[in-house]
Amino acid sequence: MKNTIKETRLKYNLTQDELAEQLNVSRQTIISLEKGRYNPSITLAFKLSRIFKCTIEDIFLYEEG
Amino acid sequence: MKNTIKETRLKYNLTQDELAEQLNVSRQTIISLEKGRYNPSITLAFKLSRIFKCTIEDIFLYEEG
DNA sequence: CACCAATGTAAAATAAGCTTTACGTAAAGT
DNA sequence: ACTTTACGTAAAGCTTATTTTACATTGGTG
Repeated sequence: MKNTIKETRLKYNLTQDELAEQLNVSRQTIISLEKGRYNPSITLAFKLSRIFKCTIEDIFLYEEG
Repeated sequence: MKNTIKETRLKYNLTQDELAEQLNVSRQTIISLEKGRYNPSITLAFKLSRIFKCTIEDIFLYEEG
């Protein structure tokens, strides 16, 4: 699943460390998410949507298959 | 996190088995989700939103804390 | 060049989502 | 009574998300 985490994070001028801290996850988690290595829990997705002031659907692009 | 899976499933006249099949998960997963025993992956949340023709935010109510 | 901040990689460990199997219960139909 | 359908529980096991630690790389700045 594609996501816009990196772009949006940069729009907010946040480092990976800062975003990780706001989400209460490790920096590794941010890196792995930005790199698309895995998909987050819905809880993490919601936290991201709060910080980025948008919907989950704005951040994550789901394509079935 | 609260969700409206059970209510929405019933609105669509689906059994737990049928919903599980459409989502490609086990019936146990549906039961556990409806009972709020755990939160789904974002992938499963997206699949649900497709089947229920609504947004993830319509199905799941996230309250921070 | 040396230094520091930000990003990246890799591997091992833990937590959480999800499956599988097996059994229990209650309602509805025959 | 017996069967079927739908829902529920419990436990063991597998898979994937997330953490932790440690080290490498790149770019800017003194």
